[in-house]
Formats: sequence, structure tokens, C-alpha cells
Amino acid sequence: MSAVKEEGTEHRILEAAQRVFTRKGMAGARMQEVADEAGINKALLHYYFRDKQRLFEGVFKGGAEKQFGCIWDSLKGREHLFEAIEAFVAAYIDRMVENPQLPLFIANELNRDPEGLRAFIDRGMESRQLFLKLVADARERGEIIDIDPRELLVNIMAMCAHPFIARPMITHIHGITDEAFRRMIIKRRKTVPEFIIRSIRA
Amino acid sequence: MSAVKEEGTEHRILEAAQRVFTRKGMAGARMQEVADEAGINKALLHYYFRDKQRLFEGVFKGGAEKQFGCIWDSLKGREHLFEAIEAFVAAYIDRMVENPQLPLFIANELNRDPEGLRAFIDRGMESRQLFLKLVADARERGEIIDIDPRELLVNIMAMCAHPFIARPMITHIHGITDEAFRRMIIKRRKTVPEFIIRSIRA
DNA sequence: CGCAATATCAACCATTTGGTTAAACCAATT
DNA sequence: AATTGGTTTAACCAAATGGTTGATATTGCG
Repeated sequence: MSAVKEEGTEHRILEAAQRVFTRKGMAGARMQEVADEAGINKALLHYYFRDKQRLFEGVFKGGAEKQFGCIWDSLKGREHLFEAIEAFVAAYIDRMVENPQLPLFIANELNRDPEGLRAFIDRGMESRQLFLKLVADARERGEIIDIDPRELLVNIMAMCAHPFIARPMITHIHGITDEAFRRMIIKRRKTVPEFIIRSIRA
Repeated sequence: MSAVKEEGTEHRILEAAQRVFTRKGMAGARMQEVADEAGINKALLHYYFRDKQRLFEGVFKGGAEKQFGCIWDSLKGREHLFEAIEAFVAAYIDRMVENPQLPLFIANELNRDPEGLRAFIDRGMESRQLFLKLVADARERGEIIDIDPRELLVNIMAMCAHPFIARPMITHIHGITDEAFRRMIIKRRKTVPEFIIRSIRA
């Protein structure tokens, strides 16, 4: 039994599929390419995941949903808004560094089929409530200015996700290498929370 | 001659193609669907635009490139950073309101083929230089804190573009209607510059 | 071992899809 | 009216693609 097989075919398929799907999107991904990347036969793909749609869902559940759940969870147990923002941004960026293609992939598939992926979004609902409460508390204590908390959340997520979505544009327009881009991202774990907090502090 | 024909077949094809391409992406778009949407035969598509790639380029040049050029141009002639930021954000959001699917489409195609679309990005280079200069000037006058201007530009673009890219996620997680989303966007023409300027003002 | 269940594969099939062809249409010109 | 040029169409084609089948390994177990 080869070392490759030991890893478990199903898991290997999911990893390959995630790479291909995030690279090419649902429409652009080819079953043959997934099979090749997993080092197996195309028929075996349909043996484990009946069709493309189910394979896609498998990838989405195992990858995207878990990653984003992780990000939302970083808010849990926080008692102060600023601390929560720092944790959220750090978690967001760390997850994106692990899988830089993810945000664009998710944005795409959410646009393609907004209804079908409700469950994915719902996982963040709980943490969203907590975030709103932290904002309200901070506002009451006079620590921050009056700001629409929903807009604040949009801004935070925008600054975390967008560099990964617009990466080719950013690297090219600023004439920086991939390595410099990586350094910029790492720096943003600190600068983004600073940027946000400076903007809302009373 | 019917009123429809009067508009010019080529132009009508481009409009239809832009709708289909931005809705489905390059890989997901079907030539037949473009033909249907333009109310013409599929063969006629190939008569005007030899193949899918050329049709895509036609759409990109006529749509995306023009739109983004417009945004960059809003910086021209500005003398003060804050004023420039206000103009840039307003132009960015206005263009996106006109064509909400555009940022996701561009992000996708730029990722798919970073090399092939250099010309598109290059159009912004001139304005980018101006932006850097405005930041340096403001810094010298002590009006703003010390901040990496490239990161600032990333943040600005992130806050402008991301709501359109993550729209399904935002509307669902905040439980708002399309109309409420539209209002939020309009409001952001003011709140985003405020947010940014508050954050960088010395 | 022998046998049943699971896993894997090569070859195949039906449909979709980008692209072509040859003929018809139509408006202007001779 | 006949010619000519650009425009439009229906029918067609080859390649790509998602999915199936039936046979062949491989594994676990009595």
C-alpha cells in the first residue's frame, strides 16, 4: 500500500477539488482536472461524490464553511470592542493567508447562488449579535463616536478580505513582488485594527 | 427597419455580452445566452466578434476599462488629499452603482489572467502617482499621521468595492432588503470618506 | 483459503458548447 | 432589373465535458 493511498482517497479528493474549485470557480472547474490533481480516475470521483454539485458542496462545507466559522468564533468571549476588533482582524487575515483564494471563491459562489448557501452565512449570526452588542456597550461608555455598527462591520471585513480579492491589481499597481505583498498582509494584522480604532474612538 | 435594429447590432451585442459575462463570468458565460439576450443568431455573434475571447476583450475594453478609467480620472486636478479622497470615493461608488456586478467580474478575470490585462491596470498609474504626492504633501504639512500611502489606497478601494463584491453576504447577514442596501451604499458616499479621514487626520 | 464488499479503472455515452458553412436577405448602386 | 456588398439565419460539426458501465483489483473476514 503506497504512502499516498494511506492518506485516504476521499480526503485527497477534497483537497484536490478545493484547489481546483478555488482556482477556476464552479463553472471553470473540470472534473477531469480534479481527478488528475488527486491522482485518480474520473470515475472514482463520481464514486465518492455523485456529481459536480455534490463535490462542490463537499468542498464548501469542509473548507469555506469551517474557515469562516473559525473567523466568527474569534469574537466569542470578547468583552471589549477594541479587543474584539483586533482578534477578528487577526483571525480573518490568518485564515486568508492559509487559503488566499478563498474570499474570491466565496464571493463568486455566493453571488451565483445566494439562496443555496444560507447555512454558510447563518453560522456567523450569533457572533454578529455579539459584535453589535459590543459596539452598543462601547458607545454607551462614550468610548466611540456614533457610527452605524453594520457599516463598521462591513468596513472591517472589507479591509480584511479585499487585498486577497484584488491581489493582482494591488501587486501590479504598486509594483510590488509577491513577497512584498505577503509582508504587507502580515503588517496589516496590526495596521488595520489601528486604522479602524483610530477612526471610531471618541 | 425596426427600432431595435436602429440601435446598431454591434452595440447591442456588447451590452448583452456585458450583462451575461458579468453575471456568469468568462467560464460560465454561454455564447448562446449572449445571442439570445441580444436577440440575434449565434452565428452573428461570431460574425461581429470572431470568438469568445475577442468578445470578452470587447466587453472588457468598452465596459470595465472605461469605468475604471473614469474613477481614476476623478483624482486629476485635485490639490488637497481630503478633497481627493472625497472625489475618488464618490466616483468609485457612483460607477459601481451603475454597474454593481463589475468589481467581482474584474476581480475574477484579473485573477484568471493577470498578465493579459496589464493595459487595464496601467491606466490608473498616473493618478496613483498623484495620490502618493497628495499624501506626501499632507504629511509634510502635518495634516495627517504617518501612514503607508499604498496601504491607505488599498483601504480606500476596499471600502468602496467590497460591499458590491460581498453584497449577498451583507444583505443576508444584516437581514436587509435590496432597497436598504441601496440606501446604505448611497450613505457611504459620505460616511466612507469621513471614516478614512478621521483615521488619518493628525 | 474463499467469498463478499469495497475501491479503482478503462472505455464508453449523451449532451453541451464554441465555432463553421452555405445559403438567404436586404439596401444601395448601376 | 441585375449586381454587389454587407448582414442574418438555419443547419451542421468537432471537441470538450459531465456522467455511466461493466469489468478488475484489493481488502477484510468467516
